[in-house]
Amino acid sequence: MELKNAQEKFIGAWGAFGTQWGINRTMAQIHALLLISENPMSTEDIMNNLNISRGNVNMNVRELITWGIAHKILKIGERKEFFTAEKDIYRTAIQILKERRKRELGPVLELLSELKKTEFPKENDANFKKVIEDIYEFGDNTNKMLEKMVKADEHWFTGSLMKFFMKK
Amino acid sequence: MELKNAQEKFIGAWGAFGTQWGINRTMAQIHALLLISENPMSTEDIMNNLNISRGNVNMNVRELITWGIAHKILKIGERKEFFTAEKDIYRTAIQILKERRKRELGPVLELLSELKKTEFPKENDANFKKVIEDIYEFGDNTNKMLEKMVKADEHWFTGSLMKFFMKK
DNA sequence: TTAAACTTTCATTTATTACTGAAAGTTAAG
DNA sequence: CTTAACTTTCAGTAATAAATGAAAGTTTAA
Repeated sequence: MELKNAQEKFIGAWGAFGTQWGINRTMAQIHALLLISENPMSTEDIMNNLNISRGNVNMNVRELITWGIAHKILKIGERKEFFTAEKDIYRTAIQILKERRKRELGPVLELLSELKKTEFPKENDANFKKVIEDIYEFGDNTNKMLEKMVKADEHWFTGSLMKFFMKK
Repeated sequence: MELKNAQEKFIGAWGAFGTQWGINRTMAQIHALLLISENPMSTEDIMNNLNISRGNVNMNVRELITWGIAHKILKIGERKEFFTAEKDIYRTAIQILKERRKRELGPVLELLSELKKTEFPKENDANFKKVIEDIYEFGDNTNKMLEKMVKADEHWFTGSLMKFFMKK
């Protein structure tokens, strides 16, 4: 297998995996492409490489930047913008955790704490209350855990956490 | 807010959150409904409650069962099948981790180890190789970590892991 | 058996999400 | 300024994913 084949395989597979999570195929493919590219790429480079439209590249690159896993690079003497992916995989993972925590866990906890506050004086709501409280507690713990992870340094993951899991 | 409103709010929100992850709205709603229901529900109960078709209920309940977070209940003297959700939220979470590890992380590691093996004798592939190796290493660590989590007992999450995160 | 009670399947339809490409917007060099 | 080089937006279209419902399949009671 040539390098080019291997690269295409990686990009294709990354896109397919992305789909399985809530991430769109193209966004994942652009991410893969930027990861394995030696140099920052322009919108046109990406368009040509993945055979997709300008608008599509623009939207998805913007989204990758919002997620904090790709960056805009300005070269002196060039008007064009170039893009690059965060190459440190741990940072990338932490960044994704961070965003998902904010976007997904946050709203869930908000909803649950609102529902938790509600009183249902005359009704038999034992199970409902318990479910809400249990999920809230779990979410709250997860949230705290993620907060710690996100605040820790980049090599912490393989360091302390892995050691913790290796015990016994 | 009445109990019924609160319950509907919970079901609706759970469905919306599900969408954000790769889970379909209805599957998440059925899960929510089974979670807060005092008793096991039949296909018809679910159809009426969520206003969805028989086929839809059947497919999604089957999927929930495959994920190991809902169960089929047979009542003696009844031909109908009833369904219930795993009520222990920790077990539910562990179960989801377990499945995602198997379904998603597994294939990624397989691909990466295949790409890692490949040799590119005459080409400049330093970056590509490094990216693949880094992601593989990360995935492998994550995999091992999840394996430990999944094998641990159900109260471990709030126990040891939370204590670990509370240190310092 | 057979018939009623129930579950499953799947071709078709509907809803959702993603992509295109041209037009509008922006920036900077001449 | 004015124009060329570039970026962004977004209405329309295409692709994908999910839902319906009727028919086929299965089970059990009589």
